[in-house]
Amino acid sequence: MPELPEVETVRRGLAPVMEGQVIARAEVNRPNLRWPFPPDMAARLTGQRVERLRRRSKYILADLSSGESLLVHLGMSGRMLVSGDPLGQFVHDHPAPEKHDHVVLHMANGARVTFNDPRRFGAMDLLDTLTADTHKLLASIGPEPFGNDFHEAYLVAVLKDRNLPIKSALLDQRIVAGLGNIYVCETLYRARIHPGRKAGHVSAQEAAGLVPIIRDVLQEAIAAGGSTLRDFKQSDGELGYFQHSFDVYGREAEPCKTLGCDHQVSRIVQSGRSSFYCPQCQR
DNA sequence: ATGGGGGCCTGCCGGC
DNA sequence: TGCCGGCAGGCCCCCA
Repeated sequence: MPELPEVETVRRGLAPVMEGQVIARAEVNRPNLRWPFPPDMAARLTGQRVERLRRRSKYILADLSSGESLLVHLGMSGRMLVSGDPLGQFVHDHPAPEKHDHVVLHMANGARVTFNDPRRFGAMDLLDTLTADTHKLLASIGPEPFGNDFHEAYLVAVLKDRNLPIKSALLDQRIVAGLGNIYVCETLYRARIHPGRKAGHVSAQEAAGLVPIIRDVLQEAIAAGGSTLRDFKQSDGELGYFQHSFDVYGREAEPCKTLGCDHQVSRIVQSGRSSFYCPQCQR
């Protein structure tokens, strides 16, 4: 569920609590998430100052004073909870520990950052900051949608002659970073492209048009996350999900939102995942 | 090289 | 009320 906008929202929420702060203690409550934690993870986190929080695709990277970076992926159900902030930046106090609180970072400023992930599709690892891009999980990820390497000519070229559905192509992190099922559905709706169409049958004009649409869809979702961050100070401190209204995702059998269209949103399953689209507007 | 599918994992929800 | 099947899906990995 956490796609690029949700991960970016988490990063922005954590930054004021963590950046420039020392991890006084790392509480690691289990040996693994999706994969085993790196050796001595707690010890390698303890005493390190978080120099910077970054995002690459759906990963958060915390660059540490040691020269290592903590890599975090929220998986499907990963959440970050901020509590116990002594500076009064966030009003919520320590909540009771919850089931699936797998890792808790106790910051020297008194804040706690809790990683909670019921389904444990998430991941954490430590890597050398300078060679982060070569880490196995990052090495083959494609261009950032807001970066200079993601542009019309690139997307036209990379979709050309491909035989897989455009839905699958946009979900492929090697083609573009950060999109998941929700935002691919929303993107294709705006582009008026049927999710089942072969990528190679998307015209150059349509492929070029996908670039600004992808950016708009993600940017609007990040903006919605930003409004959540304002509420966050008065709420429960949970980062990772926020209310956002979608045009097609999750709206099977509801009316298409396109002005003048009287069709209903359809749902099909593509490689095990739901695609929502308007059969009238998207061809 | 490419495309497709399995499997991981738990919470939730509808049906009986 | 309780059980149970189905569903949610990011992403590695394996297979053809």
